[in-house]
Amino acid sequence: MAAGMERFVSTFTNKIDAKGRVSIPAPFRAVLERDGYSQGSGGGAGPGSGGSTGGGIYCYPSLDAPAIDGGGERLAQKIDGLLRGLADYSDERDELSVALYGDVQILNIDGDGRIVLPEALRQHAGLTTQVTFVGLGDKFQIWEPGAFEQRRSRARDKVQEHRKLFASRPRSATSTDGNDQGDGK
Amino acid sequence: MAAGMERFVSTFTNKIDAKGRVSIPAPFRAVLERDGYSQGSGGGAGPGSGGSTGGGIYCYPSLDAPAIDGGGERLAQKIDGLLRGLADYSDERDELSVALYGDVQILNIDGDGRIVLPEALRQHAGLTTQVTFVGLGDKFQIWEPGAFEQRRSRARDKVQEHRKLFASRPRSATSTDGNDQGDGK
DNA sequence: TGCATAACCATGAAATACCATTGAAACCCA
DNA sequence: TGGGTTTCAATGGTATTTCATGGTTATGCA
Repeated sequence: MAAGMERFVSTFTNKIDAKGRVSIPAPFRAVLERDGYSQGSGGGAGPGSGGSTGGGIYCYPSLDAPAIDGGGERLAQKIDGLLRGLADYSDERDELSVALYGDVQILNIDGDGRIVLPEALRQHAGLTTQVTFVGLGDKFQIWEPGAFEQRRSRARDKVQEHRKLFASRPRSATSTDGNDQGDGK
Repeated sequence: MAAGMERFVSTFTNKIDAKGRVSIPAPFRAVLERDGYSQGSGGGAGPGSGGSTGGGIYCYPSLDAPAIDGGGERLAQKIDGLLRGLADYSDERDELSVALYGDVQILNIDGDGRIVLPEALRQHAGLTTQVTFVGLGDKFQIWEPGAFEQRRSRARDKVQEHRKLFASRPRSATSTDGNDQGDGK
């Protein structure tokens, strides 16, 4: 197997079908399975690697971007950790819980490695026909492809600035295309 | 079956029928079943998951919101624990006991996964024709949909504030996105 | 016996599991 | 190195199940 099944990396672009279904990129699926989502429903060999896909993923609208945040158990525990620090039955805790738990959706992965994106999430991210999965280590994000491109180029500019600040060495070509594996249809 | 059957998450909006009946969202039912019950009236096999749906849930008017708090065994034990911690100040404890236990109702779930909301509770939350179930981890709340929307947006603002607190920790440079919810540890 | 509550049954819509097809990339062998 | 083969992932469609909801009958209490 390929190395790096621990973290979500790279970007992939897939389609949303008429029913709101989207295939989770196979590498991400591998990370999710590894992250501790067993509940496997038998080891039936699916068309893809599929098989024991019985698990689900945690998704919620990104707090500061038109995107969806998603992840597995690890992400869920992170959220729990945030709340655990607050006193039980405090007013504050209830309020935070509403925002953190209330907007979370647990989407289960079907036998073919797909999830159904609920309307609320699709709307928050402005998703229509295609989505871009963006690996961010412990979690990933789901973007509208166009919106993500903008975001990405802006990020690059920032990186460039930093480079100029720190390293005065002028590099000619900084790998213009990185590692996008999305199919640009 | 959906993963994450340990905690109440997400929000669901259902109808109240002429008799005051409301369907408990199926995912919440799953959490309750896993959590254990109080009353085990002989429950017929429901059309849904079937099996032993005959449990009951703890409900009481929210102390600080126009909503109903609900949950299973875990919630009941948490209330107990809270009171035990106040043993020293018995005056306060008695008051809280009344506040917490006094209005608690044990509603049992019928064979179809529904409960009947007593008038007192409905009134406290201002419920009329529809209700919104809000997952808060160990418990859930029942809101009048409109009122909940207000509460939700307020909660989101609060989270934004907290995020800034967490994010102020100068960790590694987040290249693409500062959207980190503070690492758990 | 009248009223209120709880169990039971039925149904339409929506979610999900299942199956088939396509297309592309890796692989093998000449 | 090139052609052919095989494998796997993504996508489209269909069948089945689940779930929320409305109604009806049974049961308990005053």
